[in-house]
Amino acid sequence: MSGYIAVHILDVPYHIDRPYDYFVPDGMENEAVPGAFVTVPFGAANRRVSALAVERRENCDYRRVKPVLAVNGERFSLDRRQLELCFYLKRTCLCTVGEAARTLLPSAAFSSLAEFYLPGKADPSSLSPTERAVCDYVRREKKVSAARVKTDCGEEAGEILTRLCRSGHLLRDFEVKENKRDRYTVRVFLKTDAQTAREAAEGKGPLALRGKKQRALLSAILSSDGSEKAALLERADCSPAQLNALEDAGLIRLEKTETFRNSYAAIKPDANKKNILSDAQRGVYLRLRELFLSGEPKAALLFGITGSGKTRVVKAMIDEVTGAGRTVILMVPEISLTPQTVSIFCSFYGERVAVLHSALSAGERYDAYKRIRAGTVDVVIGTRSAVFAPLPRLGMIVLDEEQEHTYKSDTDPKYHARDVARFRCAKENALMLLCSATPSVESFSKAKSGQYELCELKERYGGAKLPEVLVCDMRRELRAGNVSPFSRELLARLETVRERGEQAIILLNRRGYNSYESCLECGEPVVCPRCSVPLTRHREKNESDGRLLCHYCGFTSSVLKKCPSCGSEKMTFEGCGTQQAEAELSRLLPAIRVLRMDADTATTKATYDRMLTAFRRGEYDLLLGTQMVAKGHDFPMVTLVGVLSADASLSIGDYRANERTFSLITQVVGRAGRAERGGVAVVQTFRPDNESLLLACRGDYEEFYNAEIALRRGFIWPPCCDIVTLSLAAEDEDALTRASERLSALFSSHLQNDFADVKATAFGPFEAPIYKLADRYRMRMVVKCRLSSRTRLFFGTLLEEFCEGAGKNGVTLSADFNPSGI
DNA sequence: AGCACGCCGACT
DNA sequence: GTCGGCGTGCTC
Repeated sequence: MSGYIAVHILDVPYHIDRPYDYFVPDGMENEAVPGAFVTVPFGAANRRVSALAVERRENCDYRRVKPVLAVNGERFSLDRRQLELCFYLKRTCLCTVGEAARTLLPSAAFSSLAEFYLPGKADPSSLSPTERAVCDYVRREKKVSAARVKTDCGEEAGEILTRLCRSGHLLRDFEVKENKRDRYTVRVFLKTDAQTAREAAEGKGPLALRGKKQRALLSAILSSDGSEKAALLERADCSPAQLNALEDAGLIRLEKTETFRNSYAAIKPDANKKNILSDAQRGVYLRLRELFLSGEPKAALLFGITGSGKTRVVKAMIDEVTGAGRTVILMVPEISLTPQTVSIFCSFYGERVAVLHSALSAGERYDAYKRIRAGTVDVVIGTRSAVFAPLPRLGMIVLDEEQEHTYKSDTDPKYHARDVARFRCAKENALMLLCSATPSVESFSKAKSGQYELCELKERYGGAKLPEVLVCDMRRELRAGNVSPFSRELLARLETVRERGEQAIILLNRRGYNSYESCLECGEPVVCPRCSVPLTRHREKNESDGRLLCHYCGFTSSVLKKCPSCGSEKMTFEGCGTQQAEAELSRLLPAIRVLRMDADTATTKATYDRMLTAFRRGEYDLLLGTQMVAKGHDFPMVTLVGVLSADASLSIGDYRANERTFSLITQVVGRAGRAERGGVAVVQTFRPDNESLLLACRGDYEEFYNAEIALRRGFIWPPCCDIVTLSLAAEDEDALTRASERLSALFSSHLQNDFADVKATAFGPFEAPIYKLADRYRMRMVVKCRLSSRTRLFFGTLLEEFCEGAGKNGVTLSADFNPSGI
């Protein structure tokens, strides 16, 4: 019995994203089912497009109904729960079903696959001569791509291959073609001994090179074995062809950098490690266990100060859940910043863990996805998108450092991992566990009101002490004539730490040398020509002037000698970044060994790991860097923590500024308390009376929360309301202005007519804080309201109508519910 | 978004 | 008389 199926077309704008019914031809009933990806004819020209089948239909009134053309069966499909998740994302993020589907699946599922054939087991004696020929060909080749069979055996081989696969003479399989966007870092190593290579570079010996460029290239490799291919070629001004020539000559070998997954697979499970809980930890564990065993959807907030042993409780819970035959997703804000958490769990669970990480190649990600779905994995560790891991029998989702803004996606669909986790847990009767030493105000208020079970760990584990915190008024330093970024207090203590052979960490949340270059005559800063932001000056130790760099789009230029707006030659540099702090230190305390860690020096996970290891081994006295120095590493020798300009993050004009500052300061100050001998933190600020700063220094979260929630109530900010931003962007400034007027008009007309019941306060449209970004101008509206199905419908309708009425003027509109920065 | 249909100007 | 400009409207 034939029927119909409703599909959502992938890659369509929001207002086209609705179900379209198609006829299911005979023989396709078993494949064209909800969750399958299909190819259908669409539009007047019947162009073939991909679509996601979503629902069976018994009959169809539409007269011009078209047939499903094909089902993309071999590769991937969504199960019922994943389909539900897609519609959940469409409802709550106003994305299309297609965008949601692409988020749930590894990108490789959509990128082209290479089809290939392997010999099968069936006996070939009964085959026709043409079939026999193709079959024997594959047997000879062992593994051969579909494209090659066709060139070698003729176009008609396609049908024969299909027949041979059905009869079991051949096996068909697919391999992910590595996406061109995914780059491997290839490293170049010497293959011979240094002596032979040196001779070859000089044109002597058995492997003597004749090419001048090749010889220069080999010398470059000699002086830096194992360097990165692209950098090497640029340094030696050579082409890949010349490198290949060296490889062919057997002088060097190329090595793809060790993948992330492999580096964790190397960690073996350690059954001997005992997870012994203190009384407090055990109490919390027992309560969480009870929640899990209830068999109902539950949510809990594990609020425990730094060093209270949250990880042990989480570990005990993972054992509990996996022991009950259920599975766990453990989310971390950013894998590279939490190597310790990741390796702890990898060492406990070994092969039963899958780590999902942004540095995985398309193929690795696809493999991990298949492993997870096949049920061979109990625990998935990963960042934001791991919340979609297709684990069967999901029992718990943990969000470590739940307040981190990386859990909110800033590209469509703009979901929050916490919301998705709550949805999945509700569907699967699982436990959502949020962990933090400094919870978000939103989550803590939910815990206080009983929506989340609040579990507290108040003691530091193992008797470690909180560091003593000194707040240093930098205005007084200025008055005393100290213009360096370091207070006298901090300098003196650094000196002492070095003399005692201890270590220090300094946080400066700004990379580069100077924050900006500006003109002394007219005061204008030098801004990026593609973005409306000042350019940051970067200057490494060996450079004299350095360069200007845009931190938003990557634009770079040399330092300007002349003001672009008034022509004056009196240019000056302002604002201190990590590079300048490093330079100042080597001037003020030449004996101190400084390791600088920021986005410019820790470019890969490998360099990042190498730096932390070197610091832990005591090769440096001081770790200086951006917020990456603040995250959960244990350094027993660190007795001093310094924060230069603790107030920098207070003035970012976001209602979450206090919360972020509190969290960052608390984290970095906590780094000093791990040592047995106790520690000191020096917090430098120009605003020594700022309350959240002082509370962070005292480590008093409850007091901070009380003050902050009062502020949010007073000004009506989340959690007392929800924030929606409607962002418009366009290359053409005039088109953008017209579009923002149209949006504003649409908005108010709806609120006065069909959505008169919706209560919303709108601000704008006005220019976005970064008005121009990568050559696109941006405007936006900020709306305060209460999110509900009704308000979501209102914004959905608005988006739909705006898309429909928009011409081809290149203006885009996107809605963001509770964005991470406003 | 993409594509077709459709109704007006400058060409073989 | 026809080729082609991009305005308008639809997509099962």
